[in-house]
Amino acid sequence: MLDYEKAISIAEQKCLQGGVRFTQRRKQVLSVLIKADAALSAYEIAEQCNTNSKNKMPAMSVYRILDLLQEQNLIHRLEIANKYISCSHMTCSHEHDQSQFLICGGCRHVEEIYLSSDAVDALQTAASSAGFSAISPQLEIKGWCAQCQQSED
Amino acid sequence: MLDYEKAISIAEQKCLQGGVRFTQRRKQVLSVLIKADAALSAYEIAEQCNTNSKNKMPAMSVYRILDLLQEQNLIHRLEIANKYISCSHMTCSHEHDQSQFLICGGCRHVEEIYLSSDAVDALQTAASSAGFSAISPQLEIKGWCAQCQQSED
DNA sequence: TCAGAATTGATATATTGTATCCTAACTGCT
DNA sequence: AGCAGTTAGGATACAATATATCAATTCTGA
Repeated sequence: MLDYEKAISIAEQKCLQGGVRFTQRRKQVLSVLIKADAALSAYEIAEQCNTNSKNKMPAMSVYRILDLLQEQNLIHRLEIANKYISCSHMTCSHEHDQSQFLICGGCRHVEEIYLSSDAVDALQTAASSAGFSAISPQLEIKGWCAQCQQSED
Repeated sequence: MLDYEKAISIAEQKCLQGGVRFTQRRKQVLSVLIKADAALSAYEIAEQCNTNSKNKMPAMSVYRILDLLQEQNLIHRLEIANKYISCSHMTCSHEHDQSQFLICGGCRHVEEIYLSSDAVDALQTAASSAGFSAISPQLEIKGWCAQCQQSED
């Protein structure tokens, strides 16, 4: 899991750089995602916010805030899982335009991985020969984690 | 696009082999998908069915039928796009356990492609080093088709 | 301090998907 | 043919996910 304090401080900086405010509401949503250390749906996030605080967090606000956090590259949206996850590279210094996710079909656990450039190249080649001039750097791959694989046997 | 008659006849055989019936309802749903030659949502399929026929097709039935057609390997479910598409290899004789899809983020056009075994191997390797013992053979990749890429400029 | 922009609240509604229970249709058997 | 059991479909309700819209509030810079 990310160092919480560090992550929040970096998020604040990134928002500043991006010209948006790092409000309490936004901090609250991001906090939930960082502490969860897992992929959560928008409504799960809202629920979390509402158990930890008296201030009601409507789902509508969660969606708006998630959009914004995504624009600031602080979180990722997983389209296969319909969930959101804090960027595990948020506190790293290096750039990370490419994000690949393994999503377990059993427990829905999400792992953010690195792909070799060879693999990415192979995908790009296959895509361009099908007339796609660009593929999204974010790749979502469904599979089975070791644990779920075991219990399936 | 698939040869419609051939596809329907093969679908009938596959259902027979699978021990399920190829009813009018199921034929109707599959027909829409084959003729559309594109990825459609369950509700879009229901709508199509209802414009072409007097018999009302409820969304609930569409979902049930889509599940069944998928089990018989006649269609694919695209989780990123929340849509369904007829299997473009339905009328081929060869096996096709591996299906990869390029999904255009602009026009939502879907292209079913082949990945080199090298690329698949690279993905498997990356997955297993992250503790995933198996990844789904179906890979969904978001990108931009040549046309949408152009109009974005 | 004031105007304009950014943010949030509030409410309604669209879209997608599942649960459940009941009826209809088909199949295999006698 | 008639019956029992299974499969398929109808009907309804509802859960989960997501967007649209407009008003109120808060912040920022001149």
